[in-house]
Amino acid sequence: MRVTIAHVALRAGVSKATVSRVLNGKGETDAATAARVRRVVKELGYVPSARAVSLAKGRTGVVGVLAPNLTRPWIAQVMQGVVDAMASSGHGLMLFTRNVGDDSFQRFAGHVNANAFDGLLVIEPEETVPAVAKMVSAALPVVLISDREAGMGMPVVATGNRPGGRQAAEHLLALGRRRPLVVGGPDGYDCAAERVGSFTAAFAEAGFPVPAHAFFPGDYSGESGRVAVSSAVADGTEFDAVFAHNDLSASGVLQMLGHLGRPVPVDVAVVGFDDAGHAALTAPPLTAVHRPLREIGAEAARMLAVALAGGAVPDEPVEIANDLVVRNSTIVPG
Amino acid sequence: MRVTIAHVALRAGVSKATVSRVLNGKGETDAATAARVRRVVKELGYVPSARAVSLAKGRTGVVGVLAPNLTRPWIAQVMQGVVDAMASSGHGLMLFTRNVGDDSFQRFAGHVNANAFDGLLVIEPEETVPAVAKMVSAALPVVLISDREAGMGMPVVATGNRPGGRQAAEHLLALGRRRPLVVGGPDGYDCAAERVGSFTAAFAEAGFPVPAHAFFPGDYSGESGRVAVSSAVADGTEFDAVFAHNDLSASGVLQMLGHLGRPVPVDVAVVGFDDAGHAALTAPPLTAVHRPLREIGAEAARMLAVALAGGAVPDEPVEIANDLVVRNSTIVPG
DNA sequence: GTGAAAGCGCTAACAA
DNA sequence: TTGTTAGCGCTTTCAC
Repeated sequence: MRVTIAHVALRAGVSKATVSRVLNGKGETDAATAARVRRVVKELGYVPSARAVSLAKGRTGVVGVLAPNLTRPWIAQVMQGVVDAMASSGHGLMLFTRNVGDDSFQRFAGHVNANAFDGLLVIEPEETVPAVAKMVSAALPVVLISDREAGMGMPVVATGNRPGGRQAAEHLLALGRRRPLVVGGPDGYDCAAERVGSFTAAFAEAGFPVPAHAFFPGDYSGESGRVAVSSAVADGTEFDAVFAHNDLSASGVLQMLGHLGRPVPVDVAVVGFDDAGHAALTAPPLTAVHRPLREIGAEAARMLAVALAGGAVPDEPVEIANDLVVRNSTIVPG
Repeated sequence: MRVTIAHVALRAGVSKATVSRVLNGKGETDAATAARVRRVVKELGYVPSARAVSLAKGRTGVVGVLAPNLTRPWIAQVMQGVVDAMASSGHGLMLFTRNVGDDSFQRFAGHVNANAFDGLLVIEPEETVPAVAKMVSAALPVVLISDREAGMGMPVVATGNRPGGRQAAEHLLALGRRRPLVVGGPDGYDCAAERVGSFTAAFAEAGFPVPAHAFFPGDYSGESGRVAVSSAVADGTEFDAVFAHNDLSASGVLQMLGHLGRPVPVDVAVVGFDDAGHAALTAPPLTAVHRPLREIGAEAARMLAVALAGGAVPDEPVEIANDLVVRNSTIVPG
């Protein structure tokens, strides 16, 4: 049978209460008694039952994390930051994704309602924000990782899409580019809309608004980058730059530009987004906006840990600066 | 205050035991009583406390998952499969990674010792296999996802590295290639060693052993692919193919071959491994071994669910067939 | 400083 | 079919 606190108490010749006190460092305990208890704990290999502790304390030491999925590379990066920070603050982490529709969210909500968590961390909640807000209370802190404005009063760490789009625009503007093509994301996906929106806003502010026909919706894929370039060329649209909302579509852009014999970066400068591993491996290597994703995840987790400890968290969205990694798709090598 | 089973019992005019019976479908209950209880449950919005249930039942409904990290794409894919399958079998999933050294494993072990899990799922346990084996018992089922032989009697789902290396070799052999360069992984990383090992074994069996000087250690990076090719050329090593142990290093190989003016696939055929998203976006598109990673994760999770339900799981490592995706880095287009 | 006792919220024997 | 009674293993008053 499993070793319980009763065994330890018996063997140490004290009450269960004393063992508990020693282990939790609460109340005064005689040094000798404490030492004896600790020795017995070690001898017996006693580890308090997480189940019993959480029932008695009313806290589980576990936070629920809801992510869109794990396969988008940026989310995996963020999650790694979350996992590391949660681990080092001593919390467990129950992971849920909502990639199989409404079911997944219901499952998450079920655990929340069953009081399985001390806190919640939701990555890119988007349309589920109201539902999340509803299940949260003072006793159940939550932190969001999101670029959407409407956090409904919940603490949020931004994901750098908006400033990133602007950085890309400023880079191209500084290089003298005036007529960018824009490869966007699928309708309804905020992250892409934010990147693209801030990009076009920056160009407009500089006096070079991006015309509607220079905008191509995409779907995160390389194919959408290829299609955008070939459509623009077929349409006779003139361009001296391309901003693609992610690395994959930027790769497609480079591929098609190469195929059509448009030299990069001399003729066309290309900027991608994410800088996720293979950006350096395109031909030519891709200039891309790089977001400190792990740090974003870690920061959110740390904020949640603070909230769990009863501390205060920022009212305003927390932004973590990202950087533009300049490679040869915008600057001639040498 | 939170609604408890006592509130429901009081309001429905029955005992707590009856409420429990109705909710868990155990024992016989009068249809009318059951209906009344259910109505009250709904009215009050009662959800049983996960903490109390797990203490009383002796089971948590949660499995512990230990992964190397989330940032390697293949692991993220596997994890997604695990998450989906676990969710649909109604289990929670506590995630741990061991990317910050021994600490992380200790943290995981701590939760295991605290009886926080009903079962364990360990991805690429490698050197931690003995430690994992030690904490497992009949009451704590475990499933490994690993290509290593030594599962120490624990059920295991293979990750397709060995058959994948062989598939790559057979493809190149069928194309008449006889002198492949091999870009391996870092020493001590089994997955790379397994891919490369089965590749070279297949070539040797076909009568074309790969000489030692055609083998280049790598580190998963594109740079290692570039270095391998330029070293081989500098050494005067002749080759008509390259097998890279992952897509990233294969991209580097393509890059350097292009840089050196060696046409692909006419002069050199290149095969990568993983087929993780950007393989189709290299120039030329990369032929790569594709492993059904989500399915691998899902299968392991299903096996664990079976074990949790008291069922039997296979003794032998479960292998899930992977496929070779042929693109233009080995076959001339058209 | 330490022990006894009363929970935390639920499930499971055992009676009735 | 249903209620009563013990737990599950720990924490936490409240006395002493």
